[in-house]
Amino acid sequence: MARPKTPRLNRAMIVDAALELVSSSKGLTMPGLADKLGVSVSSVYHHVRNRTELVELIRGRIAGREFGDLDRNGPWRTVLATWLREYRSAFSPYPDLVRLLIGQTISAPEVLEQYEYIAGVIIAAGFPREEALPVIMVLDSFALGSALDLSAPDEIWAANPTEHAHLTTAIAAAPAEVVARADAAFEYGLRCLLDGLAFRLGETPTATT
Amino acid sequence: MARPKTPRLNRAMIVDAALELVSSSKGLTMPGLADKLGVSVSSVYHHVRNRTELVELIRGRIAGREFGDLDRNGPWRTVLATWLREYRSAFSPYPDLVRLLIGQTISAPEVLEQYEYIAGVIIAAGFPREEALPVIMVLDSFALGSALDLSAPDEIWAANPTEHAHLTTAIAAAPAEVVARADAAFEYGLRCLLDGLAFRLGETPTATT
DNA sequence: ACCTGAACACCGTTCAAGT
DNA sequence: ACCTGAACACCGTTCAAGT
Repeated sequence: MARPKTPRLNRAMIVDAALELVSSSKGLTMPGLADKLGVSVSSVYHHVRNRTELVELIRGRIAGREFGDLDRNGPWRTVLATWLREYRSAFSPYPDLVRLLIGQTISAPEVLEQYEYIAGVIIAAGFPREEALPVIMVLDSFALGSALDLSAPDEIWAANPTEHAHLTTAIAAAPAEVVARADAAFEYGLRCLLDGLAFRLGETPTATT
Repeated sequence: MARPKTPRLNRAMIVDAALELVSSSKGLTMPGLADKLGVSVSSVYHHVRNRTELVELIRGRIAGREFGDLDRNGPWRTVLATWLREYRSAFSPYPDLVRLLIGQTISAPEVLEQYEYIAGVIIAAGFPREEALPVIMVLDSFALGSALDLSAPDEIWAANPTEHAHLTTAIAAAPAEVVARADAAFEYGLRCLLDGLAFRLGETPTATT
């Protein structure tokens, strides 16, 4: 074989295949990826410097999608709520992706654009300059933590009804299925967080998200 | 050598050594751990079923510490704030520990006890049963996400002053050092979250944390 | 430039062998 | 029970060799 006249691999294809592997039973491995693409491992390395770079490409792909649908007008609460929802839901088809991305420093340029936009929204909303970064970081922490819940097992805590009475009550009163439970918690936290932020701005936290 | 009359290894020693390795340059590996303990790899496996179990033991150790200092009296805001602060600060000596723990399902019993206690506080505070789990999950997501910030690089975003004007402004107005920056964001988010929760309870969110 | 096969260092885990 | 040395399967990465 060796060098075919028309390349049989490109970065887009590689990222596609990698994304499919991330949440598969075997996870993302270079041999597994090569296999799925029908090439040899070393061939993949001709298009991607290393595994780290591959993960950054995946991050860019995900971030790009998310950013596309963002509505730039409207009140800050709505914009931030939309962004956070899309941020998180971008991960739902790939439950294990969050953990993969968390393990690694951000360098994808698409992500920078997003934060730039969000920073603008926050400043325009009236938050003082020193609070802008904290606000971003808090939203980020919350979205990331919430996205992690998507890949949690159905039974997060093996609570014992007699030893853990309160916890058992709490669990029984919430949806049993992971995604439904995570969704509910996310929406609940979103409202709390936005209410808290509105309160800091001196606004009445009654507005709808 | 073979079986010495007095064992030269036990679980506590192993967890100690493992904790030291987690945030070291080489990270936590079984060969590295054996090396640090001065024994062979297979020897470690005699005390710990596998790497997964080892990580669970580490989780238990950390959770145990944290829970010890919890003040059980006082208003719910204070109790939750204290818990969240200790939760997060338990990770600060081991910046990379969060990522290690996140990769794995919780099974350490010490952690269950904690959530049981927190569930009790939340219910006693007056939150309806259906909101108890969401509240716990939201606090959890936030604390976890915030703990992740502790291991972030000094320069999280390589923001370009001309292309990312708002982001640059935000970054310039915040502490430059990782830990100081993460601390500020955490305290800010903590207040927002508790304010938002107080608002849901019908309380005036003016109380000090 | 773009692909292959073979190789290397490293990791998690197991197992027969010793006391 | 508790330790060792050797082995296995697997992973990320490199490199000379081919067109």
